[in-house]
Amino acid sequence: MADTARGSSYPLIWEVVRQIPAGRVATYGQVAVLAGLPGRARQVGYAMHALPEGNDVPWQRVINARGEVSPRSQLGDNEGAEHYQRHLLEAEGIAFDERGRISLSRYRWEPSSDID
DNA sequence: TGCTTGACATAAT
DNA sequence: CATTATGCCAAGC
Repeated sequence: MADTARGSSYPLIWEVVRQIPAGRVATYGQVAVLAGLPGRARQVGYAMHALPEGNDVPWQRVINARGEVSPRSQLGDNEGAEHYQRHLLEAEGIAFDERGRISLSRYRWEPSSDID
């Protein structure tokens, strides 16, 4: 579609995240570009915040450029969420280091290399 | 309608 | 690779 996808790009972002294969992770910037929103990584984060519960979007596979799971800012339930994401990612086959970080150089998803 | 905050990225140090 | 500073855009108030 040639439309600029403006208005609500959330469905588009969710669609991109949904295409992330298991055992692989993508950064917000990566998803942003794939969703057609170059430089709008923050909007991707907002889309995750607006995610419905009955969705098929593995948002836990979406991490920041540091290789860490989204700490959800300074919220109080961040610890539980981080541990939960870590558990899910480990189940996918992702390896975490002692600092709870992922080796992006190893698990970064390449859409051109794996079309699922 | 205008300012502040924000599931971030990139460049520089 | 970690931390600090700056920028982008949208949602919330």
